[in-house]
Amino acid sequence: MTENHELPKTYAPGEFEERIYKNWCDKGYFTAKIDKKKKPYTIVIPPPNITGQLHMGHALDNTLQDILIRYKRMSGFATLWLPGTDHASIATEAKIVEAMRQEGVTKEQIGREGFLKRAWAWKEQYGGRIVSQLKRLGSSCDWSRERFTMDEGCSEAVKEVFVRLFDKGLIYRGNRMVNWCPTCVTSISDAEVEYEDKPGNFYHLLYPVKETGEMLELATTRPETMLGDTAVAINAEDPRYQHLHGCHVILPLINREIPIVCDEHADMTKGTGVVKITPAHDPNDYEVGARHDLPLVRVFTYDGKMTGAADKAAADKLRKSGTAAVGEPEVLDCGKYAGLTTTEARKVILSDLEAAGLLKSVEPLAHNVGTCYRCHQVIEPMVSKQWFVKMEPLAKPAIAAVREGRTKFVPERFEKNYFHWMENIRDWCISRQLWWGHRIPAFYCDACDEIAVTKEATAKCPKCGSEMRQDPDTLDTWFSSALWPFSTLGWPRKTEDLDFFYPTNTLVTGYDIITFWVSRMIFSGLEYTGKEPFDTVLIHGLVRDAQGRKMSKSLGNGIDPLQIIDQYGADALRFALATGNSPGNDMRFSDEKIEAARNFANKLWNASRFVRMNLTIDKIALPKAEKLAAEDKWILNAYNNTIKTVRNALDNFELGVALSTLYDFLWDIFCDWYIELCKARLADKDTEANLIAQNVLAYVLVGTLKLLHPFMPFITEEIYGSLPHDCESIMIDSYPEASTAFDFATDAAQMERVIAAIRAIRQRRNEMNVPPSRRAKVYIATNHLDSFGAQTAPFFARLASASELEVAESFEGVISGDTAVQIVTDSATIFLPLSDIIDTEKERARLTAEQQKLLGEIERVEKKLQNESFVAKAPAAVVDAEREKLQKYRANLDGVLAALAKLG
RNA sequence: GGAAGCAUAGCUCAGUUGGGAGAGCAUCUGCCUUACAAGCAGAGGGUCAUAGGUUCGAGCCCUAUUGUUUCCACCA
Repeated sequence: MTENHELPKTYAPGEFEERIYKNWCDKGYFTAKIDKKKKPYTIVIPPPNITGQLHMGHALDNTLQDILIRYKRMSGFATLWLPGTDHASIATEAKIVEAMRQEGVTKEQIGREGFLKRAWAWKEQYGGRIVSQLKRLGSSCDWSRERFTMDEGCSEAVKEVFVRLFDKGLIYRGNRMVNWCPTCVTSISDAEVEYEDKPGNFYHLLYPVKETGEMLELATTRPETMLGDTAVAINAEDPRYQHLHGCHVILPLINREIPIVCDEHADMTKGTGVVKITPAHDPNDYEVGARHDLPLVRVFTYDGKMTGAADKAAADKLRKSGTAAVGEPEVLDCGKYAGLTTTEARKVILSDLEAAGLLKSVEPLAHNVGTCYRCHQVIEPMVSKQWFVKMEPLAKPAIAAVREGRTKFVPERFEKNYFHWMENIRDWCISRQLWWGHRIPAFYCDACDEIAVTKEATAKCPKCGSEMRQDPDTLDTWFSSALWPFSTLGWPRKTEDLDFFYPTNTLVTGYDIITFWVSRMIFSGLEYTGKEPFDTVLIHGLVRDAQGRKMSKSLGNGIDPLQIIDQYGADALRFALATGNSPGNDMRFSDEKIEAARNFANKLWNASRFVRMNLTIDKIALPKAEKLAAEDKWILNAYNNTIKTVRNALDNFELGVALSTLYDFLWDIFCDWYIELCKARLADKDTEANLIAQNVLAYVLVGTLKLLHPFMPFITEEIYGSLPHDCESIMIDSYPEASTAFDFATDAAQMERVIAAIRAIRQRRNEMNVPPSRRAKVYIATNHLDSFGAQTAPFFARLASASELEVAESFEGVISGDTAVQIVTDSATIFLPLSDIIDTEKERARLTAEQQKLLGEIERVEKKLQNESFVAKAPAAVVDAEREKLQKYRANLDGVLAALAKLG
């Protein structure tokens, strides 16, 4: 045991949090140790982006993880909480490009190498920021094992996976319709598209039919794509257009002749039933194009402008280049429109159409458009050559893993999300036209068109031996995140860590990235390691502001967790985040909540100071049961129940329930009752009773600190160090376990009677506005004489303003109704001789009200008991309980009636 | 279009095997009772969204409805 230190008078978390965290690190408590005698318990952190600053979402996520890992660590598991950061390719690249733009530099100017140099410098500068912020929260991560998605090991895993999937035929390259962000100048996956309602227009255009000369009316929201139209579609069943089957229209402005095709995509009920087909710029049209073998005509550049002569020339060259040309769209030289942005082009094209009398009408139409999840600009569907992962074979076992319960979601309802996504999965576009990320390990031979996929840094063509050119693109960020639970433990190498700590146990994350991340880890773990990467996915909600709005930069309503820590302490922040909310539900963060949390910490602080200042012992030794007072047995019994409830809640991931149980126990039971009940013994120095009280107080307090430690690590450590303790740190002490030795139900019941009597007296005195300073004699008539022995007199003196206590089975003939107030509890009748300050009318009214209440209760219970089916079908214990209630109510009623009679 | 969550005290929310509803804050009353006014002792305040159903018994299970939020898909 180390020397106990004093506690300062006020709770000031800023004084000790940093010192304590440093000590934990120095002692190596966070460092995971492989110990075959223990069961492993592993959590991998959802790696925050290196660009990120700690926000409330991180604070919540990491608080929950820290609670779990500390609980398991104290419960004897070999725990590993593995931290790290994510390179976040698109987000980071966007930030760097933006910073460069302010300097007036472009990516092209500094080149790939120059750019990557900057990016790594950025990583060095900001990657550590979020880590130091996580430390302030108290996160007990094993920093010696910290990883980064682009470090050597993770990169090795990425290459390994790419090669394996390619060899298995599960990765392929091809021209497909993808979501293209012209601002980020890259493809993005379906999951990265966010749909937003935006106002727009429905433009009704007229296309002349070549064969009949009539004008065919059709409607579009995107007139600028018309230059890329390669057909118009009608429904074969549509009676309006039977005569047009096999005809053609002349595409206005550029006078291209395109066919009228019949396709189910044309919906007779929408608009005029005619739809223009732009296979290169619309996912549905792409499908139609494939069905009718229509040419693909691209009219947009990859940075969102209309194509021109140079674009056409480049494409023509590519289209003649053998295998690489498969599926490659034609490119149109848009002539006078070339070089305009798509928005500008829309205006010009519309006015040209209008001038030609081909714009029939415009109607406003709100529609949902896809936007980029990073830059929130409108995404452009484009046909482009990309790498894809074939998902169906990977999804199947991942669905089964959850279906068969090998991986569980908490709460379970999120499994539906998961299944829905997995069962409707589409191939995953994994290539990104970015520089910051894992470069695709594919190589092309310019001489003979051969493709090679290898983990090596360079490649020679296996066919012709020429030097090959590596694919310039990088992989989707989530491709490396998907491997996180095992790449961080050393996979594909067979390491001791991987062997011992994998599969991991609990994955804690928000519901917003179940599809992005969780589902991909599950199929990846199964495919590459043959195991589910974790057994439980604990899902939490979003932290919203006090008005329930999402915290966002644009709204400026974000609350900075670091500022909260500075002001209230990390423990208060953790408490506020962990309490009063159930898994998967969003929560609001407000001043009231954080203040309540801080007040609780303060309460604990002061209670501990009180215990500390009354302690003369330097080692806690719990006295034998026969030495314990009734109140000691009562608190130990309650403490024991608390342990059971808390452990059970933690085991079921009900962290909020566990914490509020501790809150109630500490504040309402330990502070408001037990400490008060101990004060008499504590005042009586140098007695055996005093020593017993000290020991029980300290025992229960230290045990409660341990129970609370996973939630509030700093304050519990600080107080622990000031009290007699067994370990050099509370975080390596063991988590309390319930014991049958503390089952003192009978004694606890006795104490409850005393407490009920004290409460009743206080209530009456309060109602009558009698100040505590005015003391009064207390007479208790009861047949539970054991409960109200002489040792309880100080309780009534201190807590019920009693000047004196007299207990007997009856005071019949001793006290009369006109000299005393009569209070009836379940186990006693209490008289307070306060007739001189009592308003008789008020008292009569109160007793009458109570009489009514009891009559109502009696009627209810009698009715229930007269119900034959209740008596017959309800469990005997329930029926008995009702009978007992009835008896109790009747006895209470007798007492009330007697009191009324005495009032006269 | 498909799916899910939420609806409980004035406010924010708990309430997990169905057995007469709780907390924090706010309100009101009285207290500097020697750890704590970031506190103590009390009080008031709820047809548990609506309508049915199952059950001896429903905040909890089932059905429908209303309001609200979110996710997925689609929207020429």
